[in-house]
Amino acid sequence: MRTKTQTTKQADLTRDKLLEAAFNEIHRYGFQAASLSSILANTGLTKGALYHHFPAKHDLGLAVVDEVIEQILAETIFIPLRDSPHPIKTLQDILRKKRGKPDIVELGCPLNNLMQEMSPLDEQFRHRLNALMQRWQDTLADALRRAQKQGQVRKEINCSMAALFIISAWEGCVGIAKNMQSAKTYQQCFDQLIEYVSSLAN
Amino acid sequence: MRTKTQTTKQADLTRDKLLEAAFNEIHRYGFQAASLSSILANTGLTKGALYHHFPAKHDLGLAVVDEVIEQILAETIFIPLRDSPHPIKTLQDILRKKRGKPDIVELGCPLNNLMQEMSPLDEQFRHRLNALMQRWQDTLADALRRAQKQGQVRKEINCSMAALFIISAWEGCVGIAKNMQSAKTYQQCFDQLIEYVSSLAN
DNA sequence: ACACATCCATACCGACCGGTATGTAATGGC
DNA sequence: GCCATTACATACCGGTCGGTATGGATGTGT
Repeated sequence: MRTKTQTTKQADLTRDKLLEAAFNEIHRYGFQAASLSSILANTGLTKGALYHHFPAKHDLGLAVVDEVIEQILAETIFIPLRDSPHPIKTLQDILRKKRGKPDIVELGCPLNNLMQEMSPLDEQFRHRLNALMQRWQDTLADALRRAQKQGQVRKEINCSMAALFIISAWEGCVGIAKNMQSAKTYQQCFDQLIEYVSSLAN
Repeated sequence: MRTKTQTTKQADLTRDKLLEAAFNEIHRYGFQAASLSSILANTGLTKGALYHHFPAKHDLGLAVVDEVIEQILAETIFIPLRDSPHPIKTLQDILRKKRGKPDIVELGCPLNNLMQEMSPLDEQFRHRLNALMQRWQDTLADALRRAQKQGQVRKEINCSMAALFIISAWEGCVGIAKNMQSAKTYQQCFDQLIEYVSSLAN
């Protein structure tokens, strides 16, 4: 998605339509199995439009990562965590909010899906996905450290390692629940994660 | 893999070769992107052999789950956990053993890879993969309960929920490390998991 | 030793894939 | 109002995919 403040020309709108449709297709079928024809059918556009905005399918996929997925993470996780004066509470709020939206169970986490599929196969995908993961971990670790200074997290906790584990368990929960296609499992697993976060305080 | 005790005829050997090559191909590229031509090239066999033993690619994939992946899990996890008189120690041994083999970082967990890719798309895959996951959770939960009776696990712990979370975090760790392509991250994350397991005792 | 099922190789097929070449309509600067 | 550039549509291409039809080699029971 482009920056929404600038004057949205028609061309940018079509580009956004392509990105959104590509995101949905990739989210469901993965990047490799994503069909350009299906994406175009869902947008009402044609190959002329697609290859005008993107030189190849590969670049379309990278753009989905850089723009669509990045924005989702920034909005729901990065920004709230970074701006919060009460990091632990904010983290728990985020987790509870995610817990309350089990619609993610059907198709899983878009970021994790792409990581699992593409990281061993494509350097450029891996690089971009890894950068997002690193941002996630750094943001979360920093939030934990701030909470630590406030006395909300035990001093012996290694915040970087804890952040890494939280994200891993997070993605793990979503993945397992997605396999089971069970919102109940999703919430049970997420409750354990929330409990783990609480155990960091003590 | 067939039961190895029975007289391995030539036909069974070719079937096993197909299964092994299919397993490797699927492990690297996923099921959908797995190329039958590549599999056959790696075995030196032809389509005649493949479609004699398996009616379709779909069935080949299911056989990989039912036979190859099932056996890996049974050997390294299910059987050791089930037969152990000291479940917690055995679990920690298993985790440490997995920690010591970071080669899984390159391609990730075959079971989890397939779950993430196929569970939303194919009922039969999902059903089989889910059954393996359920066996895993049940086996682990039962081990934790036995440890609980021995006083090795706190009584207020819900063993089913703990098992679910351990497996989720487990798969999560492998997945994150696979994206980072970092054995160090893998081991750091796994250390956190091992620590969590220890925290169940206390 | 003969009949027959098993086992596997070869050749081939239609479908769909990502990608391209080319034409045309809309847009924006002057 | 003219023109060049942008923004798309249409038609088409080679390649790879999973799958099939057929024939020959290899056991296997009797």
